[in-house]
Amino acid sequence: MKTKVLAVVGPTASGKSALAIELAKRLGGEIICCDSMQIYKQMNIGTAKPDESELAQVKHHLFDFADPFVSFSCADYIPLAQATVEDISPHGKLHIFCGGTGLYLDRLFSGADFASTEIDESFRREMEAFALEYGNDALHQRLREIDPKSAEEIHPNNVKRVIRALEIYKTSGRTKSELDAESRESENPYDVIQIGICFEDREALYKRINYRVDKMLEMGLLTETKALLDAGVFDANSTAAQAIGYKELLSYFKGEKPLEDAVEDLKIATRRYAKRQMTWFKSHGDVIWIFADGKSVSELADEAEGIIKERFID
RNA sequence: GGCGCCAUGGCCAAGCGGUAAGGCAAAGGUCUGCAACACCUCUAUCCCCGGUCCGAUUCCGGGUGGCGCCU
Repeated sequence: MKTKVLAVVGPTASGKSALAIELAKRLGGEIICCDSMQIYKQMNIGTAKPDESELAQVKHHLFDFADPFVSFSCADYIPLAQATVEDISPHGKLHIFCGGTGLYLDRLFSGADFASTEIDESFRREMEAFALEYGNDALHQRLREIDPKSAEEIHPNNVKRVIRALEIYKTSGRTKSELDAESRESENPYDVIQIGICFEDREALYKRINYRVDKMLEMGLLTETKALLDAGVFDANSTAAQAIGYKELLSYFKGEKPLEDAVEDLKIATRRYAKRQMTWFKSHGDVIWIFADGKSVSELADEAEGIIKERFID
């Protein structure tokens, strides 16, 4: 009998957190973060992390624990998430994953552990320099020689992923395609239902995004960004430094742009992110979509609860 | 009122006689190892009218609009 796991997915600012909390209250569940940025400490406003009162209503896991200076990846997330599910199980609670990082969920539900491979920063720098000097195709050719299958799947211009594939081979002695093939053999350890929030009217989502960014600014996003900047988070080549919400504001702090323009950049980056998420969730996993246009959280929860009770729990 | 400059896709912008670079945004997409990352695809007949020319976005004249300066 597999552990039952519910995942609330969807684009950023679609209202996942609110829905997850409402469902957790109704169904007796606990929330597990599957968001690559909300895991970090000191990044509260910009990542739209649940606030004090929300955290008080329902038990939340894997939020706000990682050091922004430390690189954190999907491979780090999987064992933590698995352990968290184990940890909750004895309480008989429903596990509710909530977050927008589709890759994390995808990997978690694929059931395979990552073979441990090292991160080799100097190798990355070396390969970047190689690509710069001899061209993307030359670098891609190197991958083609050791792992033609991965080379086939990764576009030559996608230097970052070409390097990662090379790095996997260098640090583990196995090719990425070999490891991928192995992991494909394992099955999902959980009994999963995924509920996705979407909008019939794209503009409605974009309005929510714009509104939320303005709200973040009111809540002190600039102060939070400045603190991270002063602490040197953005100097590090860390995952946290990639978070939307901060890096777009850097040009303002450097005096390169008026605040107004930096904020517009932030809104655009968020909208583009939402679009990518929709593309991802459309083609990964069996998501049951519910439309949120004009609905309140409780109306949305009614709908989601109905689906869950009908198809998932007895 | 006079003089000068400018007028290219939603925005920025190159071209300056042979039928429109590039960037951004938008849209669509890829992604099993940094994923709020990275990458791919993709969008115009050049303000209007007339003239010169085999041929004008490119030259000439006029108009309209904008910017600057002068009285």
